[in-house]
Amino acid sequence: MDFLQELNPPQRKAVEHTEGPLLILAGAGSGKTRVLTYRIAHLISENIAAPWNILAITFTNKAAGEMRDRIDAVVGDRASMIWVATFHSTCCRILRRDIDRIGYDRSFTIYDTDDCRQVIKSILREKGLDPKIYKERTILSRISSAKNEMISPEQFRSSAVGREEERQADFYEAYQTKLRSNNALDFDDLLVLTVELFRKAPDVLDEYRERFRYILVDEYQDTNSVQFEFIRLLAEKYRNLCVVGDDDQSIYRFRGANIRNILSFEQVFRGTAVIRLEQNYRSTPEILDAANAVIANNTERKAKKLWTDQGHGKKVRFRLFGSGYEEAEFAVGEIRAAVQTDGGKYSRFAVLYRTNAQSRLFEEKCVAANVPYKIVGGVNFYSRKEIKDILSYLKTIANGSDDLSVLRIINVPRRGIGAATLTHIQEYASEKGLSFYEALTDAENIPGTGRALEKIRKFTTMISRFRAVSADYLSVADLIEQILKETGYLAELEAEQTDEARARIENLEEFISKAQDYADQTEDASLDDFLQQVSLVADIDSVSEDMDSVLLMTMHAAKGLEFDSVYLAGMEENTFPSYMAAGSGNDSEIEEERRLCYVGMTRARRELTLTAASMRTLRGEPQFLKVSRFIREIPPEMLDAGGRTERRGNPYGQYGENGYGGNRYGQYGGERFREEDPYDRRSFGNTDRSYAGYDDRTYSQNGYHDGASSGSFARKTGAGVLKRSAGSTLQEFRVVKADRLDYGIGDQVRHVKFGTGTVTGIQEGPRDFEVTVEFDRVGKKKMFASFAKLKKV
DNA sequence: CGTAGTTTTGTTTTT
DNA sequence: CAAAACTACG
Repeated sequence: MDFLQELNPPQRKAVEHTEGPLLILAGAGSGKTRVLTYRIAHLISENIAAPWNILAITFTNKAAGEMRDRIDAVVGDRASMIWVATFHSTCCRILRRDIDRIGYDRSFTIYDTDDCRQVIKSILREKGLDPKIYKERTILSRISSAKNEMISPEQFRSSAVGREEERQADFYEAYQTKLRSNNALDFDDLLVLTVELFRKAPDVLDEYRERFRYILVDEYQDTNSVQFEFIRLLAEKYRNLCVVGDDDQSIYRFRGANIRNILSFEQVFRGTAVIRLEQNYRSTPEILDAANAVIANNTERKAKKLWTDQGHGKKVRFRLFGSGYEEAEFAVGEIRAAVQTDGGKYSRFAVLYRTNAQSRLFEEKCVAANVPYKIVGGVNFYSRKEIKDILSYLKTIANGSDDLSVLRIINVPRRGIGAATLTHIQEYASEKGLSFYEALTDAENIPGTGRALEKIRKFTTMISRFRAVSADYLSVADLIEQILKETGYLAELEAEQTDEARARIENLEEFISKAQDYADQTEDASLDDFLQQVSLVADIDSVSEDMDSVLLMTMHAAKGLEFDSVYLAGMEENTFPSYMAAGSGNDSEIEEERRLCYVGMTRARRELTLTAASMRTLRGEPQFLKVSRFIREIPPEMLDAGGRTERRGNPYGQYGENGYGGNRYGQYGGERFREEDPYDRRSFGNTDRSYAGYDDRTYSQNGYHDGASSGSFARKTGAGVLKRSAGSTLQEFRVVKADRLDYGIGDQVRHVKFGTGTVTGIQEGPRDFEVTVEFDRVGKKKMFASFAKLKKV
């Protein structure tokens, strides 16, 4: 084949080795996408495999689309028959067809992180636990890591040791039960349940094994254990599995990526051929050398030697600024000047940073300088409030068991259905084992919903009308429009007349047009399918080549992309490596940050500029930062540090005795603060919040691991801690106070949810009796008597 | 029951 | 400096 001529020997070998397991270790910029596409093209054009026998897993939908286009260019429109998708959308498609085999309904909903947080919150509320102590984020991340390791709630329970883990097991169980009763799946479930389906329904598995005889996995270093199991199950029979990865670019371990998947690949798939791609076609030797110098500091890696035969280019630059503001001004200013003088495109440039929060300054500067830009990431389009509201309507229409969505919209726009009514309905629902929506349709039987009844009626009739029309003839776009109109959602926004409301309306219009696009591009478009697509898109997916703007994004989001000129911003300790990693004292966390740095640097083709700020405003307070250790890991002779010298005896000393050339780096360094009285900063110590310990002596003597900086983000607990609300707001609305209670201290009582317990205290409040009960199952709880409806036993 | 105004608290990274 | 949570009032 012609295209084989375009490959170097190992690349060519990788393309032609079609039978049996193959592990390709592909360094950054070594042409792995080219290898993957040519490999698929080869399979098809040599009639080794039919297009529908090929499954290619990519990391993002965007990568999938690009790969399809490139294959298309080589083999023509047969490419459309190839299944190219992400792990998540692949699993979703499989589950849509057969999830009923493991007891779920095929019209399941997918919950995003936000939805999952709500679920945890409601569990905390039900268990009467203080959300201040039990953080949703931590609970969720534990659940997620369990799922990534395919540990079921039962397994988790049986291996739980100690109170803490027992409690975590409670959360996991309750969470999973709740998702299931809402007929909802979280992101991890998509993988976990597919594996479960494959295990429990061998016929289904076999069908897919027969279908996908040739499997390819890109970005293999970022797969986790469930993903590996999924692939293993599918590939076991024909063993034509080709994975491509680079251990140096593994940056998703925080989300369960398991590096052992690379290291043990050869054991699991015996007879694996290993091919290394070490020639880099992307970057200049200057960029490559600097990146290699940084990554060489990692100990956990397979040694490799990336090389290039490209001609020399410019040195990698480092610039230090007094503030993030100046840093942004510099980068944006340079980009603008370059485009104006050389007439290039803005899309040649990218600004990469560690956290999304850093985008703001660059955005401001771009606006000010009239530089077109696009921010990737941050708040996903589909997680904006107005979009989520409408999505919740759609989800309610598609899946009546999704309580979360119903709860979100039942009073949006305001229908005068209040918290008290909702609590009644929820109690009724859980008593009768109904979904929330089912309970709504049964509202006349629920005590205490008197005035709200009519409003609830109106709501349910509206939803069932939507259901009827959506089942009938209405496209998703039309359905959205009808929802906006009939609910009065649009009218409410229009009445607001604020910029914010106008922006929301614009977003909704964009949403409609996205729904329209979807209908145009999809053959058998349906509401279910639309919702699934929408919940699995990443922001990067919407970035296209043809827009001429500077891209602003995190280094994570930049994975797999390349640009002529890259600015890596925020090269400071505690920014990058992040405060979390730097403060953990954990080498492997630092190594992950270093790999991220390597990924960032190797995105650049011709020019790479590293920038840092010595001061940044974090959560409204100034923080003084040292230059990142990653800068130090680049030998000085490889760096263009700006040339100009700074005045000696820098009063801030952060760079001083590090051998760092506080005097060499940065033309702006410290400028901004020289006018201020350095002692001013002491006053920060007097505020209630503690302040990133600024103490130049400590810094310069102890280097990076000093206690002052690692403890610096801890907040002083002030008087606020003492304020604790007695119960949730829901309960406080209750005004009906019983005149006497038919139980007293020491009595055994029963509660609908908490079971039986002993009354340990009763306190008469202005509105109601506050009863303290020691429950057998859930421990001590305080509650209002009229609300709790305790029964003496 | 709804809302405006006040206080508290939070930071990685993402499918 | 925001967003979220809480409080107080109409």
